[in-house]
Amino acid sequence: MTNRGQRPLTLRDVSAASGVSEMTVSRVLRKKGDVSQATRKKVLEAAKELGYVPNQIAGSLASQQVNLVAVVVPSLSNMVFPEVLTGINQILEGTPLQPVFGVTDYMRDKEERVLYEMLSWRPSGVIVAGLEHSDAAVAMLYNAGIPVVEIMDTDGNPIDSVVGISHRKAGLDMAKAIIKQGYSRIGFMGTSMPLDHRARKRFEGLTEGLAKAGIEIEARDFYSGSSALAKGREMTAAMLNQNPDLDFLYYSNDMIGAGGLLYLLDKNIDIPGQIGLAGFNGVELLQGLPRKLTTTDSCRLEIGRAAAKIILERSKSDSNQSPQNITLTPKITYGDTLRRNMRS
Amino acid sequence: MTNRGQRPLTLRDVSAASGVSEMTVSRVLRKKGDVSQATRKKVLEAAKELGYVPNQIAGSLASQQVNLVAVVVPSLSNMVFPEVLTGINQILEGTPLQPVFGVTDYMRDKEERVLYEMLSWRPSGVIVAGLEHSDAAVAMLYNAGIPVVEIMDTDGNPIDSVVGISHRKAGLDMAKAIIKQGYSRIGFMGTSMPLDHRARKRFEGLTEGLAKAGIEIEARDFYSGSSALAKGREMTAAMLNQNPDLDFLYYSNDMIGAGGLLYLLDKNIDIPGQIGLAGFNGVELLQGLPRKLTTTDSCRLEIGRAAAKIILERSKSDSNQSPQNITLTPKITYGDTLRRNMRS
DNA sequence: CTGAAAGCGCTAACAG
DNA sequence: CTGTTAGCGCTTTCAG
Repeated sequence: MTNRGQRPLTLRDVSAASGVSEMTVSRVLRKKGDVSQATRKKVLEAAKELGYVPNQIAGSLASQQVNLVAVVVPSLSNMVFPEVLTGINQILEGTPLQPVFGVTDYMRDKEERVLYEMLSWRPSGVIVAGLEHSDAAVAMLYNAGIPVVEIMDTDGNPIDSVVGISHRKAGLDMAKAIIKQGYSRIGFMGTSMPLDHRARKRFEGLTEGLAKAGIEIEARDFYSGSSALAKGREMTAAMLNQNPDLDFLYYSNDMIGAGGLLYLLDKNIDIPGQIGLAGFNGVELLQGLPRKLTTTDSCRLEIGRAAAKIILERSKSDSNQSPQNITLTPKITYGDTLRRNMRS
Repeated sequence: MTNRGQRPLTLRDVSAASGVSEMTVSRVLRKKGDVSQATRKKVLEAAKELGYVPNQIAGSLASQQVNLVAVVVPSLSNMVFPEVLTGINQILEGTPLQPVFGVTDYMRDKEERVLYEMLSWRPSGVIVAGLEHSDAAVAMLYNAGIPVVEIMDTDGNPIDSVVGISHRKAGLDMAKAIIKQGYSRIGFMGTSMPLDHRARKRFEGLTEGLAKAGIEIEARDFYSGSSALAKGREMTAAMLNQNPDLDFLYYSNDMIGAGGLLYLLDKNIDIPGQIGLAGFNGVELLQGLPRKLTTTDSCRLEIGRAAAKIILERSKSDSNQSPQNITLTPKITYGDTLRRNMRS
């Protein structure tokens, strides 16, 4: 701990301080190859004494191996992606691989830029949210020659591997549940379409499922901006104002669903008798609302874990695993906001 | 877009394809130095045609410049750090600098490991949450010879620059507000102490502030795990059960505060008449609760932005800015859960 | 078990 | 405006 931050230390410094060749120092520090107990000790002591931190830039260039995994997600400000990242971290913890995050703000061109940036570090793998990318981005990912896992969504054509759920089916399943309970005048509230493909697919699934029973969605509203409780309140108030006869509200995320729930409780509206509600994601944070919101678990943690496992497996030199296609099955978590008496 | 992902392309390939020297290709791609319009065009076309992505590993090694900023935070699973990261992103967006995140799970030794990993990439700067680090971590940061910004908290000795708020003062201020409104039987609920220094400092500030008025905290309870509404409910129920005479509850974050609020509303307890409540953070997400929770804004976005600005400024070659010490002043956001009639 | 030589892909520094 | 030369700090490979 002697070096006061001028020129960063190099292997050569450790070599000089320990009287051992650079090569052997390198072997000790990477725990690679056999080194006698005695020299190992000398090296370790010298390195610690000096406060040497290896230069991975140089190491990676020499070894043509970069222990980084690029993780590209649209946002960090809602509850969903942080949990995915947590899953990825859990798996990569203790392995040589290290995740590096990039954020796209749900913008295609920004995604392209971020991917370009990330790929220029020659990571060992890429985990990217969604199946919709610019042509250039798809080409880059193909050409990178590294494992690519697209996550969250399985409704589409993956570049390589994919881990997620079918949002279309999630919408469809919710439609079935709604119909089964005898609701028929449905309103939908969600994020602005062009931004969020997965919300769009759920909406399409819902529409399709209801159509099978001859039901059409009566009202819909979309917002942009952050998903706060207040947003759910406002939107619900507005929608019910215009469509007083609605008997079910499907929200594209739990946060606005919770806002709606609180609003309806304020208004003393009978839930789930007069109006039923459902959200999406299964956000643990919201356990503890006055009523438990019916929702669909989006398997975020598990998706992160599975994606990281694929990259990890494929990054092993001896592995020639083929692309994986993992479709998780989200289950509806029945809360107190959907009638249950008529369930089989 | 012809290369089907075997050997990654190099400058040499672009050079060959365009008939321009590697050096000039490099200049074009980096927009550095003057290149004629004609050759620039040739190079750009060749690069695009091939789908070349530069190798930053090699570039950084050669130029001894790494455009990465290491950002080390304890957690991504609550609302606070994602917002800090958003602020950092906002500032770094469009600059050559790119943030790279690491997560420590509030563990000192993990923080040390993560910092070591990060520093081994020779980033242009480090942003790290908190002022409490292992000795080894502090030494590493000193020796790295790069700008270091410790964020969130200003109660302590910074290594280099610091941006944050005084959590001790936040606790003190809340104590004053509480006293002013005539509350006197105070309960505190928060995260387990050893893990979260900032929550601890708020607690200490509160204790100190109350002590000045001769008031002692009557009840306290700490939890570990994620901050969900349900946790706030449970803890509040338990605390009130044991201490029915409490008239004010201070929570170490808004989430459990909101849980407590919902619980008390369920119980038809008069807020803020019989019991007052306050949380901490100023989480926007929770706008829309039946009552607006009194809280202290922790200036997360602004902290992220300011920290990134410091790194950015210092990374400029011509800048020899000295360490900054930025203490933001958090204001109490008075909601509906603290009596206000007696405010001056 | 240890060392010497060569070079990873790029860019600084210099020449033209 | 363009090209040449010499490394960046490490690891691979091959000899001892």
